[in-house]
Amino acid sequence: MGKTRSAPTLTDVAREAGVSTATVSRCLNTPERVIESTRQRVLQAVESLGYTPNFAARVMAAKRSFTIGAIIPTMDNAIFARGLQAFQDELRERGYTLLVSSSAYDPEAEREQIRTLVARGADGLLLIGHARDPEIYEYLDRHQVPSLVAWSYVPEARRPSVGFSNACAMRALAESVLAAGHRRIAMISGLTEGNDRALSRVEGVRQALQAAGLGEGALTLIETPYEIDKGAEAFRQLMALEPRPTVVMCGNDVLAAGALREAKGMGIAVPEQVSVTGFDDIELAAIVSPALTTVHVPHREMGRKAARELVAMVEGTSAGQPECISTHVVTRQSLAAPPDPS
Amino acid sequence: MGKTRSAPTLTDVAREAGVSTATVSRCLNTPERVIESTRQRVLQAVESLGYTPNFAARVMAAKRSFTIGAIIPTMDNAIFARGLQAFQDELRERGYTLLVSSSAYDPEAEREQIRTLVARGADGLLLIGHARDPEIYEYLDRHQVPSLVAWSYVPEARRPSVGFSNACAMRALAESVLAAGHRRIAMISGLTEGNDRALSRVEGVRQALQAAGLGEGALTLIETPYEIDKGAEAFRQLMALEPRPTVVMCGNDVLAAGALREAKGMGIAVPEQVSVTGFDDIELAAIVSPALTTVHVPHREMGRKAARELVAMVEGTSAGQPECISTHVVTRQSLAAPPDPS
DNA sequence: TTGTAGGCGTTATCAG
DNA sequence: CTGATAACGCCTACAA
Repeated sequence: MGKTRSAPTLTDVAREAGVSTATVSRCLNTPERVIESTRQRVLQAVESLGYTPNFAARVMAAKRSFTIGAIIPTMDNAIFARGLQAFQDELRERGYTLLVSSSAYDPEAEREQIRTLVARGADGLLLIGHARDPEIYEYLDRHQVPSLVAWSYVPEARRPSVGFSNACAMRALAESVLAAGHRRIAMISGLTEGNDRALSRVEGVRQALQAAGLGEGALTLIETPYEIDKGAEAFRQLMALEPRPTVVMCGNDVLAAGALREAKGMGIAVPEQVSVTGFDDIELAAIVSPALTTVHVPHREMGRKAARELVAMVEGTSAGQPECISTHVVTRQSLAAPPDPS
Repeated sequence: MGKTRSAPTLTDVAREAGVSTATVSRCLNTPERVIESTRQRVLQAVESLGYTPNFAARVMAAKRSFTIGAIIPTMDNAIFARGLQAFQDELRERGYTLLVSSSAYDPEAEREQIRTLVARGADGLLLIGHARDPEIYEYLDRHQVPSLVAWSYVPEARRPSVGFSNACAMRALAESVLAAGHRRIAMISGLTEGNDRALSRVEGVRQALQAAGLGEGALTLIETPYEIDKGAEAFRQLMALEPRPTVVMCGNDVLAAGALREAKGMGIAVPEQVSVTGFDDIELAAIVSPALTTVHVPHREMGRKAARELVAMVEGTSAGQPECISTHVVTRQSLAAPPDPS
């Protein structure tokens, strides 16, 4: 009574159950290797003491943490939320825990987070996109931590990836835009430096224009961070252009939402006066008005597949099999034919 | 050459630098306690070997991880994103790392995550809301892990909280609704079981009605998970009622966004035919049309203050000082006077 | 200022 | 099937 108990350890449980620590450990990790009666006794002791294994000790002894780390560029919007949730769900089913940190699109922060996660004993890492300092990959190699890239699919890259071709996806959308009759095209891209997804999306638009026989002059490009306000700001700039573009393709739905907001504020009708497109098809895309024509990315599927593949890599079952997830254009009200020039 | 190096340890660095492991450790943790020249040598060895301290070992030896854990109900929408980002920023400034898991609003999952985080050596925990099994608090006590509740302010609760009064905030909003002339009020609440924030919001509406001399009959209540589709569904049900409510107050902006979407789909004009309100004032609230009248919660401020307080608790500087963050009603287009009954 | 040595809580190897 | 016992990598008195 009155004695301050601190957290019980394996030793406490062993004493309570009248067995050795080894047996307790076995009861917890390989229950089938211990006889029913003793197991009962041990588990009861565990229960009554409220014992929880010390993770650090376990990691150190087992050299395995059943933990997967993920570094995503941002938690501020829903772009990564759905895919990550699926990733986590799948991991859990396989007995792994997910640790997430966000780098705020800062390569230096990402480097630090990677080190932190590795130091914490992560068995594997999920990274977003391929673009990063090679030194990071060497670091991961040295620590023998498998890593998988998602949200991007580049089969020839140094790391295996489970994702989609940002270029193809955006190209398909651009083709829809062209098919609708647009010829003066503007794009609000996310910052492309250190972001291969953003870069590929721009590339996709360029490819479509070129295939349609349009020159570089047909595209006006603005780069800005992936934020609603920035999208709004960029849209305003574009609308000041002469001649005004007839369509504004945005690097993602967040930028597009900003563009739509600004259009409304400026009294510009979408899609009657100007069309707008997004990318990702997050929930937001269907809620704004007009609803966004965008590229649908099967985030959940990607998340689940990435989890399965990464676990396989961690467990040595796979060397890292790249996988391409297919996307498709979702047509909604924000894209229509360009206004009659008359 | 060709030799597979595995991760270097303290010992490797010590050997490389020609000092003892203790000195290397000091260079990393208390650099001022080692002379300049040796420090140089050690840091150089650290650099050239690409050494990263093994976290598990460090935690075990120091019984301190400089890690704070947070369990949030969901990552699927932006409700917690902004506050958590601020929380993380503030922690980082103070030398702590944040580990996040989401419980998907499942108490059992939350319990497990808490244990996981504690077992991982979290120095402190951020929890959302007060409602949970007392056993969990005992567990935290036993492990001597300080915890702080956020997104809710209940000074008399067992745990210190940094947050706002959900009841007062919602009551203020309900008063605005009443002031606009509404008398047939519906509410789409989040699930209240195990969610004190949701419950308090309902309570806030009830208080306002009562203060206005309205009976229980004036309020129609539906509870549903915090998802856009659920909000839409609930809205549809409410619109089938006879007489139809003139305003639908939603438990948060996500539900409200769903309601607005459904209204549009049903051809019901907001706010002309029915008003809608939200809660939280996430970015979404200003983007949907009509823009949402809602309760603004200063998420960033709350996150930063929570971080400061929790760190103080961890470092023994504070016993846990509850703090109330003030909210205010933001008036936008979605709330107007009820339609003329004529 | 620096080195020595013990211990943190588990797992894993190897006997018994 | 169960029990000693040696790691695991680092921190921290304590001693020099």
